[in-house]
Amino acid sequence: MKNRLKVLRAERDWTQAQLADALNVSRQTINAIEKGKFDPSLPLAFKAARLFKMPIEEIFQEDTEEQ
Amino acid sequence: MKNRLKVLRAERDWTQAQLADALNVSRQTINAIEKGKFDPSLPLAFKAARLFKMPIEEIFQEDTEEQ
DNA sequence: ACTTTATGTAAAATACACTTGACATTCATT
DNA sequence: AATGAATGTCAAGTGTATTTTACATAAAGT
Repeated sequence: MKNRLKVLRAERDWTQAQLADALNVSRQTINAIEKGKFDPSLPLAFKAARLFKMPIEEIFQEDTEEQ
Repeated sequence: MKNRLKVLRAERDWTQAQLADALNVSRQTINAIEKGKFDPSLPLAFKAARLFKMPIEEIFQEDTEEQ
């Protein structure tokens, strides 16, 4: 799973901590998701979509090799 | 989190077992998700979106009381 | 050089997504 | 009424998302 969180943050000049706050998760969670350590839960993906006012698919994308 | 899996299945005349097969999860997982026992993972939501050829948001919806 | 702020990372604990196996219930068909 | 297929559910186990705490590194400003 790829994601555009880092870019979306940069466009808004937000830190990982600020995004974490806005999504009610820890900074480490944002960092881990950005670094591809794990995928967010579906509820968290929905929160991000609401925050950025865009579809989940514009924030998170399956990488092609995933079945 | 609400979802339209049961309806989407019905439109296609699929059983829970058939949907589970198509998504590579157990029948119990489909049943639990349909009954609202838990939310699917984001990768599973993506698989469902691919299968039904529609955005994640047309299959799964946040219920309004969630923060 | 020093300080501050942002980011990367690790370990241990908790919560939850998902599996397998099993059984009970419902419903349609015979 | 009996059978079979679909659905509901439970318990125990595994894997992973997320938290907290803590420390290390990087970058930027003073």
